[in-house]
Amino acid sequence: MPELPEVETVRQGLIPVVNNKQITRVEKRRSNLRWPLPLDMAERLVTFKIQNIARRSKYILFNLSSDETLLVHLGMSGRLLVYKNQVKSREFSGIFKFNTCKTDKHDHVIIHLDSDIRVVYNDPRRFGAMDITPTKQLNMHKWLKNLGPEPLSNEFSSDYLYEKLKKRKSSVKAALMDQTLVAGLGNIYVLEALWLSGISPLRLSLSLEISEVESLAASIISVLNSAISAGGTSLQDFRHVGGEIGYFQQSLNVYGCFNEKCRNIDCLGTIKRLKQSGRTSYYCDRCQK
DNA sequence: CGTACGACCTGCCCGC
DNA sequence: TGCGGGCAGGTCGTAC
Repeated sequence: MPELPEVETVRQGLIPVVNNKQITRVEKRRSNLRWPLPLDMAERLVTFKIQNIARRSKYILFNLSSDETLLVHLGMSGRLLVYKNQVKSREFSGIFKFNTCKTDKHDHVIIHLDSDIRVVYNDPRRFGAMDITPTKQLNMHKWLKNLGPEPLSNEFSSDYLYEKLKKRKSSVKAALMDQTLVAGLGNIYVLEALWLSGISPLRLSLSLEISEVESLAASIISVLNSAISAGGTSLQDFRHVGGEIGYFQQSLNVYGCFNEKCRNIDCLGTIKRLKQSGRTSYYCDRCQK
């Protein structure tokens, strides 16, 4: 579910609430998510401060005063929600709206901070994951070490993308879904970027002209920045840390738009749907070539 | 090595 | 109303 813009939205929401707070208690309400949680997770978190929250691809990285980093992945249905004790409902604390105090059966990990704040990891499908690693070794962590460049960094360019795509035998859709090629894209934003650049998801990577890859790289950057500005896409599960939805779903042009008229103003096509390597693709077969 | 596919899990929606 | 099937934003292990 959460792709780069949703994870970035969560990170930005967490920063003002939890930065520089001390972890006072950790509740593991089950021993595993997708994989086992660290056995000694509580001991490695309690008493330390959250110094900084970063993001790499779809991972949220809590940098701790112990010189360790807590890595959190939201999987398909994971949320990080912030609660404040003794707040009745919908009260504001500064700029931040806190959730009220109910516990859900899918609240799997609860991190208590000072100032009566709780960060709750909720994940019905449990495809998410957490781990802790020394911050110095963060980039060698198995979840991060093979990731491609961040699409919003200077490492990502049309030249980089062209060099990578021309070596691939798969469709351009499958290539962009590969996190080792570029990190953080998922089904929604790959399809949106392909629509914006007029490229069919069925095109073979190696058939793309440099001019098309220039358009594609620009579309990727543009759609991600727009989605972050809108606070992400909330189809079903995604929520900000205060429970608010994101608004980018209103800006989706092809994802989920099966049988709708193409939104390209010059196009009379209709959005088609098909499966590509197990995932649903949406595209206009008239203006995406 | 690159690529394709099933598995992991729950909830929801649809058709019968 | 209830049940079975199919679907969902991701990633990994396995098989070719």
